[in-house]
Amino acid sequence: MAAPAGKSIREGSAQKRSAILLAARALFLSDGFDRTSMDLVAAEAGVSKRTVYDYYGDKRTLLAAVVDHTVEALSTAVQRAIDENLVVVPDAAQLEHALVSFAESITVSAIGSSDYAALMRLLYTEATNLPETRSMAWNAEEPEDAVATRFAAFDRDGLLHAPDPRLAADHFVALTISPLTSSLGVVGAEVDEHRVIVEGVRAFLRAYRPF
Amino acid sequence: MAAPAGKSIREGSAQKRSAILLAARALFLSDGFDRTSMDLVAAEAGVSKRTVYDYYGDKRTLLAAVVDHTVEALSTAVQRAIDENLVVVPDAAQLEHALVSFAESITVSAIGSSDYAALMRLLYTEATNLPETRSMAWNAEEPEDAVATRFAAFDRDGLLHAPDPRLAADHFVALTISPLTSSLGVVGAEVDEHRVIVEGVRAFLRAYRPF
DNA sequence: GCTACACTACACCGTGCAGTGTAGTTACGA
DNA sequence: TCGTAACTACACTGCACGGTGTAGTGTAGC
Repeated sequence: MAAPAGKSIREGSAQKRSAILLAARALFLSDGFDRTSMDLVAAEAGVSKRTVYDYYGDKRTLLAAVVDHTVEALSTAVQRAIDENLVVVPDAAQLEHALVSFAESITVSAIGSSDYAALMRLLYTEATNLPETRSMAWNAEEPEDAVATRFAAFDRDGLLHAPDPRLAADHFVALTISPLTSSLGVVGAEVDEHRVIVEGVRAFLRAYRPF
Repeated sequence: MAAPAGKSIREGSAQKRSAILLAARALFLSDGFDRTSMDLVAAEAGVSKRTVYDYYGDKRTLLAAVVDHTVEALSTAVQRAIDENLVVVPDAAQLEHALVSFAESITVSAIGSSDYAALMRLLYTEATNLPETRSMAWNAEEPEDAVATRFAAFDRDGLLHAPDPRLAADHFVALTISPLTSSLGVVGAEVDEHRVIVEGVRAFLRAYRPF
């Protein structure tokens, strides 16, 4: 499509790899692993089924690749949301607003259409289909640790009373993000995302405000 | 086995129905819907496959029955936990202990071996396999409403400051029960359930304690 | 033009599984 | 003792799907 301007070596290869991964991701997350056929993945990726098998050896390996990719995307999205919303902390008065922006940034951009929840389901349900190392290695630890690190800084600055930053991060996620990711995906849920986040942040601040 | 002492009419029938339901429940929750074969359900229930199909028409109907049964069991267990731990509220000093007992009662007895989490996964993942009415009708609303009703009473008694009892109930569940149900099921998770609940209750009380 | 390579199209195999049909066995009530 | 209903054992169908093998096509470098 676009003029390569560089070496065209292996470019088509990378494109196809990505197309397959994206198609598999969308299908696995929406329909589930078992109900997604490799024929459909190939068709959705605009690629022959044989190519799918040439790139990724079998279905389980493809799943592992999808999981890795999604976890990584989530992790970087969370980190960016932290950088954009929580690094410059003006004063206690604006902490609530900053936290709301942070939570909303994650729920809308990173998680998008409740990908996070779908991924969780996928991981727990399909845990037996993944090489053991992978299913325990990640466990969403990284994003929460990043939040915890930030909260530790808030504690030092007197904006938060969080002697156990990791626990505070867990509670923050539980109050703001988890309710959204778990309720979505069900028909007719129709929750007010903004209200959930605002009320979650307020409850969090009542519990973790210093003094 | 035991002497009937009454009419033996239809007893075998009810026994078999139950055996099938239990076997299906265990298998669906542990292995997932798609990966559970009807032959295995029949074998596990000690019943011929034909009988399974005579009792429940097809696999989806069996799933619906399992969901109904589990939701109902959960609902009654929550109600009983409320009755046993939260009806007699001595004073504010013992509220923390009462709430901890309540949360632990749910996580250990009702939810048992993280059945709740597995059910959730099952519901979200297999939502397309259920008649639409069922997947929206329940949505764990009933148990949370029961908790909300109790919290409203606490608010009237001055034990809690919960102007929106339902929101408080959501936050309570998010802080104490949800973390456990979602982290379990993964290998090597090994969380300290008691600590999670105690810390969750404390954070909740910091956020909802009056004055 | 030739070779090498990436890819497609397509046929194909084996298997597991939902669901059915049925003959035979057991138990029980009249 | 007979009839009936519940249940089992088992064979069987149809199908979807994971995975493979291969012949053929387009493309790029030499």
